[in-house]
Amino acid sequence: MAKELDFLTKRSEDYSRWYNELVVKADLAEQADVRGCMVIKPYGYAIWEKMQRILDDKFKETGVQNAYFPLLIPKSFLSREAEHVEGFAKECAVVTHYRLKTNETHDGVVVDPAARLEEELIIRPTSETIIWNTFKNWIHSYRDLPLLVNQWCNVMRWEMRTRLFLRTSEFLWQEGHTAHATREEAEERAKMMLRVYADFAENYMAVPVVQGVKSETERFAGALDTYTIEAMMQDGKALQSGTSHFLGQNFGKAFEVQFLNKENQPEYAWATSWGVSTRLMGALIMTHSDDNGLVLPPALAPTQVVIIPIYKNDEQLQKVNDAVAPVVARLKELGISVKYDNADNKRPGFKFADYELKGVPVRLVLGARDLENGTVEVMRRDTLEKETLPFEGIADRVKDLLADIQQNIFQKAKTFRDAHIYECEDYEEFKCRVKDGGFFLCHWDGTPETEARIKEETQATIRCVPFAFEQTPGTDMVTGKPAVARVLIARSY
RNA sequence: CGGGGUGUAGCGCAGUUGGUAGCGCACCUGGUUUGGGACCAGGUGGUCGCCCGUUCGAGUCGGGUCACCCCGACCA
Repeated sequence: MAKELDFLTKRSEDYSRWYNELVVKADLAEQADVRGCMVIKPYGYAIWEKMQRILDDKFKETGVQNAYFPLLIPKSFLSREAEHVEGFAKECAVVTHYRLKTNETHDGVVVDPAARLEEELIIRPTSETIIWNTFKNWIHSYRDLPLLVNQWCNVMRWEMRTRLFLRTSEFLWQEGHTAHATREEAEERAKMMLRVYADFAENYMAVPVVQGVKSETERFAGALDTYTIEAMMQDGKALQSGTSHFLGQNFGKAFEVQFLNKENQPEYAWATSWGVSTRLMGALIMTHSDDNGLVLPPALAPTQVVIIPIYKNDEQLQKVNDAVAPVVARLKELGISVKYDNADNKRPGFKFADYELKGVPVRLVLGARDLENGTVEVMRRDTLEKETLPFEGIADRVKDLLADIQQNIFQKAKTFRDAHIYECEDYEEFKCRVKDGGFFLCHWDGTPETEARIKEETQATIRCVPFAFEQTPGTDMVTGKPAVARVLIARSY
C-alpha cells in the first residue's frame, strides 16, 4: 500500500494507523503500479456510482443529455485553440504507434517501428476540442441551439506529482459541453451548472462550499471566466471541488462552429464546459472522516443502516433473524438501504469496527437481552453515540435519524469552515497565519503580479472572488493600492 | 528535474562484529468463544528490488542500476 494517503489524514498525528485502516480495510482504493493511477475498489466505487446517479439526474433536469466522444484526439485538434493547447500540452499522453511485435529473442514485445501513426493521437485530457469539432456538424441554425451534452468518462493528465483521489493521472469525471446562441445564455448556463454543483456538494455530500469566480491566472485554459466551488478540508486547506467555464466564442471560432441567426446572419456559437471528478471522493473523505474511519453522509452511503445480531447459539440467532426480518422490510419500504449482517464468521466487535471504518451512518444491534426487553441499540456514526430505543417502530425512527445525521455532518463541517474564514488586511499577519490553514478574505489590487507574489511568498493562491461575501472597498493587502475585489486566499491541494 | 528517504512473506516491520531468515497482523486446520477489532494449539507462505564485485561464506561490506514514497517546481 502506497503511503500517498498522508494528505487525507494529516490532521491526525496518528495518521499512519488511520490511513491503513481506512484504505486497506474500507476498500476504498489502492495504488496500482501504473504511475499515479488508481484502483477504485467496489465499496469506493459504489459511492462514486451514487454520486453519478444523483448528478446525472440533476443535469437532465436542466435539459442536458448524455453522449460519448472518442478517447483519442488527433494532436492537431488540440492546437486549434491557442490558450487551450498552452494549458494542456505539458501533460498529455501521446499515442504514436498502433502495433507491437515480438522482439528478436522472442521473450517479449517491442513497438513495431513500421506502425508509426501519421498523426499522433493524444489521450484526452479534456474533450473540448473533439466535441467542438463534432459540434461543427451539428450546429447550423439558431434552432439547433442550445446544444446541451454531457459525457461520463475517464481522462488522463500526466501530472508531475500525483495525489490519490485529488490528482491521479487517470481519473473519472463528467464533462458537460454546451453551445448557445448568445453570450448571456452561455454565461447563465455556466453559473447554473455551478449552482447544481454547489447544491450537490452541500445537500448530498454535506460539504459546504464557497462559490466564486477565478482570477485570470487561475482560469481554465481557453476560458473567459471560470466559476468554482471551493471546499475547506479538515486541515484548513482549500480543495477546488468543481468548475464551470464560460468559454466565450473561443472554441466556436477555433472549430468554425457558426450558425445563422434569426436575421440570417452567421454567428459563432458561445460555449460552456463544466466538470466534477473522482476528486469529489477525496473531498468527501477529507471533510468528514475521523480517526475511526469514513463518515459518509446518508445520501451517499451505499449502505445506510447495518443490523448486527448478538447470539450465543443457533436458537438465539433464529429468534433475532425472525425479529429483524420485518424491520428490514420496513426500512426497504422507506427507501433505506439496509444490510443485515448475521454472518457467523466474524465476531460482533469486529463488525462494529469494520462498519464504522466504512462509514455506515446507522448501526442497529439486537441480542437476546433486547428481545426480552423489546429494545434495540442504535448507534449513529457521526457522533458515535449509542442509545437504547424501543424496538417497536424503530424503522421510522431510523429514517428520521438518517435525516438528522445528514444535517448534522453538514452543520459540523460548516461550523468548522466558518470558524476558519478570516478577514485580513495586513500582509505580515497574513503570512504568519496562512500557514495554519483557513480561508482569508483580503482586498486585492487585481494584478497578476500581486497574485504571483503572494503565491511565491506564502504558497497560498487566490481561490476565487466569492459571490456570497460583501465586496467592501479597500486597499490591497500587499501593495496598498486601491482594491478591485475582495478575494478568498488559501493554501490548497 | 532538484533535495531527502525506503526497498526483507499478502500487509507492517526487525535482522547485532558478514555464518545459510525472523516478529506482528492476515491466511489455513482443530477446539473453546461471541453486547466493542477473541483465545489456545498446530500449520502454509520469502532466489532479502536487480546486476557486478570483495570473501571460504553477503540481507549485512563496496560499486552500479531500477522502482516507489515525501518535500519542491507543475496542476483539477
